[in-house]
Amino acid sequence: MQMTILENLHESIKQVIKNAVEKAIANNEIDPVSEYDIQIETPREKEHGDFATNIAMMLTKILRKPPRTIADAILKNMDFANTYIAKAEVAGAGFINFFLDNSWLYDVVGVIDEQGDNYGRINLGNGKKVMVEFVSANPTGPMHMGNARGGALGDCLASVLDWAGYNVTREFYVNDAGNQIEKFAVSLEARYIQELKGEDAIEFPEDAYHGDDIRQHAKNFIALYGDKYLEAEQTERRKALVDYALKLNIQALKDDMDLYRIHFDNWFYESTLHNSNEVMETIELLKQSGYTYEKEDALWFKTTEFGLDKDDVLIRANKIPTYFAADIAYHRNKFSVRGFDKVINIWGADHHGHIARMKGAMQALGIDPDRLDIITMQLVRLMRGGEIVRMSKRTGKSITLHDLLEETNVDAARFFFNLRQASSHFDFDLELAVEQSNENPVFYVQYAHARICSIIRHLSGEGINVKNAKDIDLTALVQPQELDLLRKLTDLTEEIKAAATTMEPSRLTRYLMDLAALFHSFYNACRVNCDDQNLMHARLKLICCVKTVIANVLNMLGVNAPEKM
RNA sequence: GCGCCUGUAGCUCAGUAGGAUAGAGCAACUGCCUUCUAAGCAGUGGGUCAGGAGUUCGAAUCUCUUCAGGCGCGCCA
Repeated sequence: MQMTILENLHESIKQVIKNAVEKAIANNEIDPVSEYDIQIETPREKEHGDFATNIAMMLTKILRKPPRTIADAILKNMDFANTYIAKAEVAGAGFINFFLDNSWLYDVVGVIDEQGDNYGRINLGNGKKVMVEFVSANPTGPMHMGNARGGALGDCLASVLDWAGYNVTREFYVNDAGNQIEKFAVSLEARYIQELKGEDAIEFPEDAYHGDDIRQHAKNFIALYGDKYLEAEQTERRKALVDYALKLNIQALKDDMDLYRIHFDNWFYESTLHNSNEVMETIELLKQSGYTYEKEDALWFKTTEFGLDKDDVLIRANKIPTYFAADIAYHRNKFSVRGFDKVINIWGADHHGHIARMKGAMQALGIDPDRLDIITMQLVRLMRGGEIVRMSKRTGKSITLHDLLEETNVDAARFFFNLRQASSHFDFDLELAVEQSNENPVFYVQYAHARICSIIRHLSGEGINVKNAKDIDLTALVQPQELDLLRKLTDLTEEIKAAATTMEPSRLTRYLMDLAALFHSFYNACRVNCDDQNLMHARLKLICCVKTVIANVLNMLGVNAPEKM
């Protein structure tokens, strides 16, 4: 894939600097330096030019001269021939600021014209196989607000990586085995018996699932099968109940994800790891690695070898493998069986304690732990009109993802959950979300898109259509609002690169809000439908480019780009 | 007790592989619709970057420390 406009520009400026440094050395104006890194940055203040370098400050330690002296010497030897650089000057502590001819900004229009729906794609990932595993909610009940945040985050991160040139797989891990399924069975059974024989017939275990959904499953089960399992063997009864309810719960997870516009490439069932014997195989490999030992009838993993406080059990004294053991097998499967180059997990912050031991387990298996990235997302604190709403599954009174999707709209929820970084604690106020007021910036961005569509419709009605970039004199665009927009459009590729590198899709919502703000300013300052035909076509093209970019990024976020509002 | 995350404007948050005068939205106040969508724009006020010390040309950003909040330290998942 070709270099982006900014990459090209940075390279050409670096070349100018490099040539100038070499010339300054040749002229004995500075002492020889062999290795140095040239950084190009964008100054915050416009008076400081379009780009700047801190090369003089970087060299000040090596050369033992004041930065401004070095900067002067470098500047004196600069040659701007065949570049966009109009002038450069030394400023501040020793920055060299570059002021460019505006013409470099027009290039982006041609690029967007050519790439259209794909403008913004870069080849950072080089087709590497990467998995993003997210949500992975327990199938024992409905999803909560944490899953809502994780879903929006994971899905958008996957999109960002896709746009950055990775080969991305979205996966949902279904914990359809193990202890919580046992607990699920016990819960269902107790409700089943209570429904048939009264509340006092059996005591409902304190640590079972108290949610109303369990009771509902029992009722529906009875409607289908009556009391025929009342006298059956306990194992048979529990199996029938779990088979029935689990299937429905998993389908509900799929339906809700569908509503939320999240489409997983794969739903991976924990049970397959047990059935295929991969769990035991993995444990065998860990034994061979020497990182295990037996104590009190259980098999332990030497987590302490990896700097942690205590070791962890892999196989309990009752010979049943732990969740940890299954999880290790799962991750081994991702890397060794399915060959992912890189795996990203999105976990709630309450699981952060497991990161080190999982990485340790990977190392024990000979898998480079750096190939596993775990994003810990701070949990969502649910508020309603400023009051905290508890979200425990046990009380059964939590607000579910499904409730959220019924109360608010998907665009708002997905955008809202990507406003903040994963590391930030997040208060989600239901009243605000439901209001869909201007508190939610998604409308601001969508409004910009709709406004552009409206202008295009108007002009189209007058028989004026968008021309190809090559047929337009873009130099008509000289207003600061126009130039700011062009610059922002050019920035998209860098923004995607940064979002992919830092694994923070929240950069995109911020980028969109900035872009929308620039457009709204432009809208108030410049009229597209003006008398100057040349200017009109240039502006029309400009807003079409803005529309394309807004739509592309909204598409990455899984948010609609409405033509009318 | 140990570990992880967080602390920036009244509120919600950006900015952290060190860079120039710390930004945005909301809230408050003042203006802007007989022409392309006012869910908009322009402007004003608002700061001990939690406190302290250190590293250096330069610290919101790095180190140490104190304080405050969240989370975790099961043969649970």
